[in-house]
Amino acid sequence: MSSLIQIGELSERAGVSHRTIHYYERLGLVQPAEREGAGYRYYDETALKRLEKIAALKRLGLNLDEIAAVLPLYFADATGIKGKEKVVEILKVQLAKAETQLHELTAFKRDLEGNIARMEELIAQAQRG
Amino acid sequence: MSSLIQIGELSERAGVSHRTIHYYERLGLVQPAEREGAGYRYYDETALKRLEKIAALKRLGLNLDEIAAVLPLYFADATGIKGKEKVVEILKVQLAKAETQLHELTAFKRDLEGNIARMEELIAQAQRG
DNA sequence: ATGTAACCTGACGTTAGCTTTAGATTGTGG
DNA sequence: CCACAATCTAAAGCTAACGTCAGGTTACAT
Repeated sequence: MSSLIQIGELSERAGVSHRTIHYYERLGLVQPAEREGAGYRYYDETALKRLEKIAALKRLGLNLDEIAAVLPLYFADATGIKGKEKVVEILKVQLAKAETQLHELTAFKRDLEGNIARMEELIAQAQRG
Repeated sequence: MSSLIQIGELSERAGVSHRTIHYYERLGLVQPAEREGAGYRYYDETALKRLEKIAALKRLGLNLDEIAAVLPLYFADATGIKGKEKVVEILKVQLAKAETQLHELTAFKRDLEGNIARMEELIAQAQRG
C-alpha cells in the first residue's frame, strides 16, 4: 500500500510547517509523489525521510543549498548521478568541514563538562558554607 | 606591554569586519579595553581571543544569543558568576545538544566517506570502460 | 597644513529561511 | 447540501547577522 498522505499529515509527522514544505519544494528538496487536478499534494514515505534527513543536516550546520547538493546521494542510485567529479568535490569539502567540526565539537564538549563540574562544585560549596 | 590595537588590526587578525565587531559590541560580546576622547576603540589580546571563540562556537551552530550565554565562562572568574544554577542549566542543555551533534556528525562523516568512495569507484570505472 | 588612511555613527539594504496574511478553492461529515 | 476544515497561491512581513552608504572626525607622514 503506497498510502499517500497530504501535506497536513506530512508536516505534522516531520515537525515542520506546510509552508516550509512548500518552500523546500521550490528549492527542489522535496516533491509530492503526485498532484491531482485540484492541485492538492500527495506524498509518499520517502518525502518524510527526506524531511528528516534535511533536518538532521541542518542541525549539522549545512544550509539548504548544501543540503540540496548532498541529499540526492541518500535517495538516488549513485550510478545515475550526473557530474560525479563535481559531486565528489562538494563531498570532500563537506568532509573537511565535518572533520574540523568534530574536533571543535569534542573540545567544546570537554569545556562544557569542565565548566559544569566547576560550577556545581562552587554551588555545593556555597550551600555548605 | 599591554600593547593595545585598533579595530582595523583586530578585525584583520580575527578575520571579521569592523562592522561585525561593532555589532558584537552592541550585543555585549566584545568590548574595547579603552576608548579615548575621540571615540577610537583600543583592544587588548582578550578581545582577539573572544572573537576567535565566538567564531568557533558559531561554527558549532550556536547563535549569538547562545554564545553570549556561555562566553563569559571562558573569560570570567567562575566564582564571580551570578546565577550559577541557571548557568549550569544552560550548559547542560548545550552539552546535550553537543552530544547529539557529535553522533549525527560522526554518522554524517561515515556517509560522506562511503559516498566519496562509491563515487570515485564509479568515476574510475567510467574511465576504464 | 594638507592629503589620505583609519576611524566614527546612523540609517538603510541584503540574504536565508521561513511565517503571516488574504482570499479563493476543494473535500467531507452530519 | 452545506458548514467547515484542509488545501491552494501570491505577496508581504519577519529575524538574525551582518554589509553598504553617506557624511563627518582624527591621526600621521610629507
